[in-house]
Amino acid sequence: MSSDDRRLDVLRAIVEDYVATREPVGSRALVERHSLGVSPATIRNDMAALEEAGYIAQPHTSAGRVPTDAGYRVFVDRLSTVKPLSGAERRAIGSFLEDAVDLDDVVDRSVRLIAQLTQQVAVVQYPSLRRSALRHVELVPVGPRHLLVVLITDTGRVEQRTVEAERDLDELVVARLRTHLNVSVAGRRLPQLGDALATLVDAFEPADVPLVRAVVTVVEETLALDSEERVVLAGTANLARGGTDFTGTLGTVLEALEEQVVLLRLLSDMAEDAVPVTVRIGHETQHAGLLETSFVTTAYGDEHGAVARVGSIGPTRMDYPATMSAVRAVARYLTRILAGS
Amino acid sequence: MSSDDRRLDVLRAIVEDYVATREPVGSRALVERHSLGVSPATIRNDMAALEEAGYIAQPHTSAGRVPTDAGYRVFVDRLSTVKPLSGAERRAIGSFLEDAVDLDDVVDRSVRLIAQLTQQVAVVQYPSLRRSALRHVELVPVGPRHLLVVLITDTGRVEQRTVEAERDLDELVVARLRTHLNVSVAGRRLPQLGDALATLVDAFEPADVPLVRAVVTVVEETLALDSEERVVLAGTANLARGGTDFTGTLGTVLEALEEQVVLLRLLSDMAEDAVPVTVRIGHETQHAGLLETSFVTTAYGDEHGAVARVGSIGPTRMDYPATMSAVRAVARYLTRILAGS
DNA sequence: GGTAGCACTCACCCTCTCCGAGTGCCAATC
DNA sequence: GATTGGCACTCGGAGAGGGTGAGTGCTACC
Repeated sequence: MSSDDRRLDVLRAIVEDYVATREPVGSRALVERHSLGVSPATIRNDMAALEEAGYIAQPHTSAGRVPTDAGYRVFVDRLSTVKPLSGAERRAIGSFLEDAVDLDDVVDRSVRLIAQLTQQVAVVQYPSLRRSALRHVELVPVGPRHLLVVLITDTGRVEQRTVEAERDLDELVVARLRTHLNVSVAGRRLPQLGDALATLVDAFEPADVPLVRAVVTVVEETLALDSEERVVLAGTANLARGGTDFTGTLGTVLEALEEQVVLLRLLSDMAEDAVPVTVRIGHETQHAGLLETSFVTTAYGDEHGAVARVGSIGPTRMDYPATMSAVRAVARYLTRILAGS
Repeated sequence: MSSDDRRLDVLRAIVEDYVATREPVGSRALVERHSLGVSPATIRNDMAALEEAGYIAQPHTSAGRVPTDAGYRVFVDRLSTVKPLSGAERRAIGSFLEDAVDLDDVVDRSVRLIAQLTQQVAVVQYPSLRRSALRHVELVPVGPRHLLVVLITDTGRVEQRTVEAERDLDELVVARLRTHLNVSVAGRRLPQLGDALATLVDAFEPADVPLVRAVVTVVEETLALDSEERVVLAGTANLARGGTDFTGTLGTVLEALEEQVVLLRLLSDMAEDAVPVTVRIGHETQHAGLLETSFVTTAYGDEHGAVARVGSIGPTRMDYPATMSAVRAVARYLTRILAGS
């Protein structure tokens, strides 16, 4: 074994011990807990090298070492081995998710499940409208001049908007519009929709054009709006439990989590990475409130491929292998269930 | 002024000072900050009486007094004066809420607004299905044997469920069922729906009855399910900010808040009280996790009357007058907007 | 390169003391 | 009878001081 290899072993040991104990780990404890076959003094030399390389740091002189974000990064990328779930756990996940009655329920159960499994904050992103296809458009008059537009996607998601008409609604026009819309949109995705919607106006009397145009605009806007992507959280209480993490920054973390925008940006950012499970560690989240947290996500989808992401947020000092495998397991079942229904 | 009156004055002063400073208040500080016209010694006698009556307590000997839950109760019921919002605040509330595009957005904006105004956790309950009327039922086939049932209420709320058929769906039967359902349900509330739905089965071929019955059941279940009531939260980060509140119980509070069931029970419980603004103080919440918090709620509704509740949760040591008026103001605008659209 | 020894550092814990805000009670006063 | 001034007492909290031990870096040695 080369000394480089041993250094990485030492790094792994430090991460594992620190995650387990939450306390800076010293050279003596390291040789005692792991059979490294060398003396503490040697470990100290290795530690000095690791510190030089920026993988570990000392909270203060004469304290043990703590992994840095860079150290966790190396651990995640090169040193960790997956921690598969037990068969019983897998079955429990499957059956719990299969009992869901609709999309909302599936999402709700998934997010609770991840929070439970990881004992951290769970995040589930609703299936993205842009990647799913429209199945049906429903128009419902609510009051003489207001029209409720309901969009239903093939993932079972429902979006709604209200349109205000310039004059009283004509039931016949609404019915024609409904029919036309459904012919135009059925099964199409956003990029293909533009032209179909544009020509739709031609089929109506000039007097009705404002209404038609308004409805079309609403449909387009709804489909285009990133902000309509939603994430659901669970397990925020897990942040406060266990105590010692997050000295005084818990408030900042909660603030960041309440900002859907922050989470959505992070999620879409992570979607770029071409890896099965994406991890953002500490400062890599690019958000001041999440400096002391890490974010583990993976994609789930339906038969057409990736649709959205699920993940878990916890302290940078988290059990990465366990979190990664829990997140991935739930995503798999989620994909299976969405494809099946 | 009778001595009883002064004692209540003292109680009010204690509550106000404690809320402002977060520190036990002593007799000397009291006479200095409030012009009570008597000496500290007199106040001490009054304090002894108030303590005897259970309205205040000492954290430890030789410390000042702190209001008990009972003390806050008296303060809220008899001693506090409403703190009206400024005209600018009112206008800000109104215009912020009026920009909402749909029901979800209205609810979302309301909850953020309350969190912002009270600097506490805000709670908004979605309009209750049981009290709102059905406006429309939409059936959408998703796959050969799956039918998506979408319910739309007159408050603009949308509920969805999937039904699995025993055999492939017949588009004509679905269309007839859609028509019949909409004739049966239009504008009716749950109690009146039962019979209409029951007789609906007679209008179909025996072979189609299972499907019809399944859909009817789903409609009934959806409307009947209490658990389908939903609450939305915002401002949980406010719990952690400011620091000194919640010694170590923050985790428990967050846990309680994550339990929709807990909040819904509390909300429905509070709906029983025949007062404009309901307050639950500390142990009155009947929940161990909320022992150190108070919950201020009020009803909002549409033109038909009360529909659901909005509120704010904060430490028992909160500014009750301010919280109550903020909650009430938002509820009023909410009512106006729901009635108007 | 690995190891043993050694001096040094420094957070943490424990104890002790001091301080002062605040109380309760009592006797004097209005 | 209510109010007040005076006074002894209590006790949490802040601060100082000292001991302890885990942990390090360095150097000489194998």
